[in-house]
Amino acid sequence: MGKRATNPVVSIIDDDRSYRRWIEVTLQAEGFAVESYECGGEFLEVCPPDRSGCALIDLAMPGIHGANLLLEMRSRGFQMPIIFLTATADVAMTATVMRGGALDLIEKPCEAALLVERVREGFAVDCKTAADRGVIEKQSRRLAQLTARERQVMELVVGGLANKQIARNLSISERTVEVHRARVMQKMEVESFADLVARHVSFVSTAA
Amino acid sequence: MGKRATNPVVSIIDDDRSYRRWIEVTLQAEGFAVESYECGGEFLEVCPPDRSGCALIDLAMPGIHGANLLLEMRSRGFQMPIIFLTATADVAMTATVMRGGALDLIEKPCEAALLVERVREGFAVDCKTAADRGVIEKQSRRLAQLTARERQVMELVVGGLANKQIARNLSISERTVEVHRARVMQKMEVESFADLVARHVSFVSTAA
DNA sequence: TAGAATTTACGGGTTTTCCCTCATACTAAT
DNA sequence: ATTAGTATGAGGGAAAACCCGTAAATTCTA
Repeated sequence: MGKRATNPVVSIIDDDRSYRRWIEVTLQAEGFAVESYECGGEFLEVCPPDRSGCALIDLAMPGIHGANLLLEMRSRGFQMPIIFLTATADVAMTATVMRGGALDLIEKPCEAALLVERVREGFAVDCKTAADRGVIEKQSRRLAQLTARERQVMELVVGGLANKQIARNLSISERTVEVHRARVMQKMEVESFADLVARHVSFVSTAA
Repeated sequence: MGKRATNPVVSIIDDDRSYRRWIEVTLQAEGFAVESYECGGEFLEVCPPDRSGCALIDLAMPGIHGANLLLEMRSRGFQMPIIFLTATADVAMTATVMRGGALDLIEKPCEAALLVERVREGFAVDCKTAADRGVIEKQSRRLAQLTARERQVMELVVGGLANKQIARNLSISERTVEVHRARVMQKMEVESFADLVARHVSFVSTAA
């Protein structure tokens, strides 16, 4: 439970110092917080994967190529939206990174207005996914509090079985099921059976 | 009611007759059913929006431009994956159509193997969305059978309220709630309260 | 060995669901 | 006008499910 909600920031990854500077100035003028990196390696070392905001990445960089950086970021759990900014892209590369889940690819030089608009969109997307992740994580933490048996009982409870049936199913007494069930309700922080089922269903559907 | 599950087909929309022919041959050799259209207008007129499969669209066509065809298709409810095949795309156009939800954009001329692979992917994607839509539609049809009052009662039931509370909430007798509740269970084709909640939750989350 | 976790019995209480009969009222179709 | 369907209600009864406190045994683990 550290401060999970750090302020969103635009991570700029571009080896071209002067262009990077232009991006920083442009975005800061719009009130965005920015952080700059000269290459993908530096970014991966410094930036935590759960950073909120979005990334602005140059495609053609020494070291890790932008397209590979995207893949590496995803495999490391970075979920922030990624916007590519490049002067060297061709159609095939553009299609590739977009298929890889990039938010957009913008050609250099680009209008400040377009850049700002995309970053705004990136923040909006990140906001939604962050909210989703927050819900999932909270539920995960609750779930982690359950003992193995309690989890087992919960599965059957949300499956719609009555205490009596659960008892027979697990070959334990009805009273025991009641005890576990009560604990489950407590630990999952729900008031009603309906809430328990709803939480469970939305969790397994979004987390899967 | 009608036969909803027509066989998946690749809709080819390209004004270049000889290239179209090559696509047809290539895909038919792999066992795909194909249908060809000379322009977007013809396609929109002839093809029903719930057609399953995927679309192969040329970008630069007389009449409707490919990028606009994508937008028009989406606004008309076409949900099939769209693959662009073009010789005239630039980076900006590629990014635009990919942002618009295209599955991929491939440059002409292209390898037969790549084309087939993408079409296969398109079919796979369509399969999943079609399955989802099937579930949603079935639930919608069940929902449509409910009377206004029954729907109202159901909302409160899945909200976790007891019959007594629902009765007070709607200012009707408990007995009446019971009647409605029983009908809801029948019409929604669920056995248990848990199933009702689960169906409801997954419906509102996927249909929204 | 202390402490969770798991289990159970006993005994009791509350709540909910489910079903019954009987009855009224409105609408739509025949 | 009659019939069918829908919605609504009263009042009550029986079965089932659920909830809880107390006390205690067992097992496994830190």
